[in-house]
Amino acid sequence: MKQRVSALLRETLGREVVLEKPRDRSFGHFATPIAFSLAKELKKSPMVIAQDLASSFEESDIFSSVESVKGYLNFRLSESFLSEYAAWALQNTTEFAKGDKNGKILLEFVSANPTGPLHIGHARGAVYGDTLLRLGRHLGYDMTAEYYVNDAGNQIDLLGLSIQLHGRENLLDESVEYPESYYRGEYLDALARDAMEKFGFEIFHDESRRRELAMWAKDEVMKIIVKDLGDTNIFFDTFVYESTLYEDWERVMSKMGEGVYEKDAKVWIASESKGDEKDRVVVREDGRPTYLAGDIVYHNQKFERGYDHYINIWGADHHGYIPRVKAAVEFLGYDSKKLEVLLSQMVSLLKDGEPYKMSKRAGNVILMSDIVEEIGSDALRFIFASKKSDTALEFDLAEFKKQDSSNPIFYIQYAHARIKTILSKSSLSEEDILLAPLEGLGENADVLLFDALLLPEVVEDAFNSRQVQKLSDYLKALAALLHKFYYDCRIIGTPNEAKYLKLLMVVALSLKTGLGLLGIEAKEHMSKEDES
RNA sequence: GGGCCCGUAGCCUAGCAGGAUAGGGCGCCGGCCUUCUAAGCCGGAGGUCGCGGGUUCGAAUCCCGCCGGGCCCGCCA
Repeated sequence: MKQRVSALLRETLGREVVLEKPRDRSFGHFATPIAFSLAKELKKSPMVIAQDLASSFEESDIFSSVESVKGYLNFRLSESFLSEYAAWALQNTTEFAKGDKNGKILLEFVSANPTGPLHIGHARGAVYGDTLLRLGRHLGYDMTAEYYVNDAGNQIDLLGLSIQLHGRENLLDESVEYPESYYRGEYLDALARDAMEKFGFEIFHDESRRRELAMWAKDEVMKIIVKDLGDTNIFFDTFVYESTLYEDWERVMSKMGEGVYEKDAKVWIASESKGDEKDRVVVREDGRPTYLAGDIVYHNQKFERGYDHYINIWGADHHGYIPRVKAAVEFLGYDSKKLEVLLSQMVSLLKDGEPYKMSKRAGNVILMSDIVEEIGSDALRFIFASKKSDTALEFDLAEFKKQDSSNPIFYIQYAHARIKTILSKSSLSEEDILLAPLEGLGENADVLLFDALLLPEVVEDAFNSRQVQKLSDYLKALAALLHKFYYDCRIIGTPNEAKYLKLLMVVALSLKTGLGLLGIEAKEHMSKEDES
């Protein structure tokens, strides 16, 4: 819709024009302050320019009116244009708001260590990534969702040892002491039980088999992680295991050429010359690679697989890590501008205004699965999709358990369910409804129709800006318009029944499509649950 | 000390490629069910857009400097 308008403006005015949505509906559907920027070069007042420009659109059948007001150019789309577009959308529901973008994008997200279940911070990155994935795919991009499994390094040994300690304590009744940095939590007891069944109790004392235990355990933990993600409608296409990457190390190192060097019996990357604070060690004195080494091989592998663009979603605490990975990418001979790192900030939780208590059972973290159990996947997804991912977020669980307008997810789903209910109560056939022309609707209905048809622009904007909250905000606003329309306007049994129902079908389509892009199911009907 | 993010009504926030009276929501106050689900709608009070400069016809938005908060600054991952 906006593209059509933009194209027409470009054609008529011979230049690219900024189009915005006017604050006040009475100004029309779209507006541009173009006359202000032209004022200087034409040496005329913005009012006069806007007047002149407005008159050059008189012929267009897309617009019903083009007016100049205080220097702004305000456009009002014609009913026939909106009506045609709406009819097309209802005939092609699965195509609505889809784009024709090209390009292969590799999106890496979550990538939490396979040493324990996901916590609430992981959940945010997971939801953010998955929402971008859905948006990008809807727009036509060929996107791959990838999880990088850090199954090498100290934390894996620590996982093995932690299970041994849990096994000794809980299953063998030995008294053990957990040093500060060991893994804790209920899942370890379960892993220890399974380990005893599989390997026998000797496994808890055999230091030489710790690695074997750990490699088994990380696969078990990954099963938990994959399940938690699946419960939130998040699915990955590929998993890349760090442990499989190192065989490629020699080749990758030589590929970096002068980007790496030896000093003090260690191998360093010359990242300082590429904007990092200092050079970094990639291989320690004892020959063990650092975490960065794995990431270098991994990113080399990513680029060798040949995508047009790469997006990584990292926890904000890793932001300092970006320059060194970008440096490595450049040493490898690739364009680091193709690698985009998005950050997902901290999450803190409240419950009824008090800080949410971390449970000992969970190992003093807030588990994603606990929160999903408490408020549901839909609410969790909506919360994380409602705020810029790179801003710290604090939210109160209680707010998302309420069943009224203070809970935005219920508010939106109620709007959708209301439409479905009213459609089912009408005696008109779908055919009758679809044949009705969307004309002469009146102001309220016109606003609703236009907003419902705005979804494509919102989707594209949300993806391009990587700000998924634009979609959730849009859905909230659209739901509000629907509720208002519903209240103001009697539908069934009026002469306008068919066209109003058609309008509502467009709104429902927009809500359902939008919710789907947020990974949330649009409910067909809602029944009030007992408050208990 | 350096880097990144943030500072908008009692609380949570939108807007931040400069543009028309700073939008919402929660909470608070007051209305609306013989009408398709009141899980809704309408109205009201509440703002020095952290502070100070600068750029501009125009700054919440851009630049500089402060103040305040969070995160990070490992040969951990």
